[in-house]
Amino acid sequence: MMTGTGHRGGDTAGGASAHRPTLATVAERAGVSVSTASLAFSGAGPITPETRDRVLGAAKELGYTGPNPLGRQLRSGRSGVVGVVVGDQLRRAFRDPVAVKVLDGLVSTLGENGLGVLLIPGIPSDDPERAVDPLVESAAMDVAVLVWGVGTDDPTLDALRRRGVPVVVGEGRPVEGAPLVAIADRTGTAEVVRHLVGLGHTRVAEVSLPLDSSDRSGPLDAHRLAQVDRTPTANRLAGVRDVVEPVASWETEASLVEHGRSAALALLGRPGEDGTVEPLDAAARPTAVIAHSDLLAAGALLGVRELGLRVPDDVSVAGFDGLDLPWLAPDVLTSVEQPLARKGAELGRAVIGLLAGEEPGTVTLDVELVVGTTTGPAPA
Amino acid sequence: MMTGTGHRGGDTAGGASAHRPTLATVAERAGVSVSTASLAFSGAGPITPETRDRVLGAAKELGYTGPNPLGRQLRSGRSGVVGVVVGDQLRRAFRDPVAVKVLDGLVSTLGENGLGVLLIPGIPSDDPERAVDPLVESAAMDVAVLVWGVGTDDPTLDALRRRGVPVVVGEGRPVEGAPLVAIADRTGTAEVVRHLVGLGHTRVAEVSLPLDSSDRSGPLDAHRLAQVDRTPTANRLAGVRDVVEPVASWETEASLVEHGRSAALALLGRPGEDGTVEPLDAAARPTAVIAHSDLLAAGALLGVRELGLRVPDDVSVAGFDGLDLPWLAPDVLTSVEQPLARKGAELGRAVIGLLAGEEPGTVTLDVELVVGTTTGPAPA
DNA sequence: CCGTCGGATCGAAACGATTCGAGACCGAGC
DNA sequence: GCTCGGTCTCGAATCGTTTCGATCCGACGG
Repeated sequence: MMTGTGHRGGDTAGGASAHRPTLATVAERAGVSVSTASLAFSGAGPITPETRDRVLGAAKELGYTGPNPLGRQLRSGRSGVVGVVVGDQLRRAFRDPVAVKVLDGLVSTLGENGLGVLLIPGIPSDDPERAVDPLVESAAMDVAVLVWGVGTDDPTLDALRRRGVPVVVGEGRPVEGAPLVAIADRTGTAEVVRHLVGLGHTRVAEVSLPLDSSDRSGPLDAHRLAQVDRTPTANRLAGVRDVVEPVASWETEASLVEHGRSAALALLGRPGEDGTVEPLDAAARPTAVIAHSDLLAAGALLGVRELGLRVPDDVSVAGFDGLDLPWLAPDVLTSVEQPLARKGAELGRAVIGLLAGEEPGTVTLDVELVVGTTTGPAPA
Repeated sequence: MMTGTGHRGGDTAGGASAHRPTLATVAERAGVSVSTASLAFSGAGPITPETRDRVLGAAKELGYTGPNPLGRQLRSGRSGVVGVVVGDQLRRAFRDPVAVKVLDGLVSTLGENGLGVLLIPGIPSDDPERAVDPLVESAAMDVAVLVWGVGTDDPTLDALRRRGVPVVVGEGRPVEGAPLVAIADRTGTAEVVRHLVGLGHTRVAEVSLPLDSSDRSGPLDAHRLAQVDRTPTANRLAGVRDVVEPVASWETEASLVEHGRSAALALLGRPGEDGTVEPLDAAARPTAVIAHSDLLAAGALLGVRELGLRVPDDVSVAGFDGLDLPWLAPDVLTSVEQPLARKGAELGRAVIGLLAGEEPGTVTLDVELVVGTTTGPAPA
């Protein structure tokens, strides 16, 4: 396998201390002061090339690979770490390509500025009675990013503010003193619904994102509607109602394919004789389904197919996000495209800005209706 | 919105220093020494309840929320951070549910032990000429986890060893002095191929995982086969050949649905007249496709459908991973199920063990053949 | 030839906590 | 009354770096 030197590195020589060399060791070896040695590495401040080379040489001989980040961090008061609170359990958050794309943009932008991303579960993975993950309380981080829905009285947010960790919010309700990166949720949703109405649809059914963290699913009535405590959800619900009052609405527990499918079966079908589900009569059936996310829409599409209905002849389906979903072939989902990677990048920029002392502001990104093959004229 | 106190916290009183209180501040206020105050928080060492309460009270008055992690880290020499190197670009790594599930298990296990996960791109996101991400060189971490394929002369691995950061390897070739968590890749692959052969298939086509990081795709011949430099790939290639020599093999650039689809079109079809792809003649066509991953298999399945062929009547398709892919309905993929979350958990355990000074060992997890609806008898 | 200026180097003081050994205090036993 | 032992508290050292101000030196101008 030939991986070269052993595990510990070559301190087999007449090592004074068995431990890892420090800047002081290097300085001594090079015959300079610690401060000069520091200069040689950081490059801040004047230093003769010869001196620097001498220090770097001594470092190489000793196997010193650069200043210990811990010391540097204590001195500078910064850890170079940005905590990213992923809304829910990690598993579920990452099953959603939307989340992944945003995260990708975020990591890239932060990486370019030498910042690392520390993953923090929004809900403690171990102890369900605890309100927040222990990392929230005690991990070193310069800024925290809250993506995907800050509820009111969010315990994680509270803990972070108590600690004095600056916060950046994405896709959430505004938080005082924190930059916000949002998208034009409401108008975008309204636009796609207007597209459906323009095609002659009057009986529109809705598949909603989760209203809160309660894991509830089922029909969404006016009473429940008043309890919505998540921002993207609230905006999209409102966007739909800006144009039309849905004939039926279904609340899901998570934005995943399987939940979209169940919703479609519930909205467009009824239990059959032998335990199967059969479609409602055409006269009573909604002719269009607007889902709050593409994953939900994709599930709905599968559900519609499963009921033996044709898309878009019998039922039109539209989503939100603008994901590329090749496995829906031959269908291409009508959707509202949002710039996900850019959203991540803007979150990153907001973090950098905050660290640079800029005043927090709000960024709202535009979205665009993209018409696919899953929407068509309402059946006659 | 009523979020309560302002952003900075209430240091509007006659604040001596505008800055955040330290343990020294608290100690002074409580009338005890710094060391005693430390005891009050850490709980290590004897302390009278009254003294502790006095310290905690003072802390609350001053808005001190606990010891600064940076100071603690410098003293203890540990950062509480585990770097996780995700093989490729983040985007691609996270589009693979396999990666996500492993990561989820890992984060849970580490979280229970107070360790956080720092995301490190395996390939630098910004500067393509640079060999490793800057975080690899200078971020504080106690251990690094390399998941998904360590090549020979992996620059990231080299950099970590140079720094003296202990390493845990998952799904890779063994690394000296580093714990390894692997699965029974080869025997599992052999088992599913044996299943196909048992059904009478003799013309088996193979869709391979990437052989290295070159982003190549295309037919896989003996020459190229000798260049394989990734471990799960090497094992699965070998597992197939333990049972049968494939009539055709196709190398993909990533384990994603679209690449599986292209592979299937290339292996089972040929360019038609009007730019479309039409299936090969039944006599020449492979009757089974074994893909090295479920995502590739799913793509292959879509490709097969697209060619107008029936599964499993015309072509059987099998994968590896045991993912739940509801959108393939009504088909259920025949696959080899591997315990993904457990793999993550074992990686976490290895990290903990390493930090506790245990000797690194190897863990190999078992896999299980799960027969679905996508494999059947070879056509007569 | 002296004063001054600027660049390179050095010392020492943070940064904020943990930890070890020493000391203070108190009660009990002889 | 004195010593011993046990508990709690304190001082000081330490972790490894950065940075500020002082110092030292050679060179240049007057």
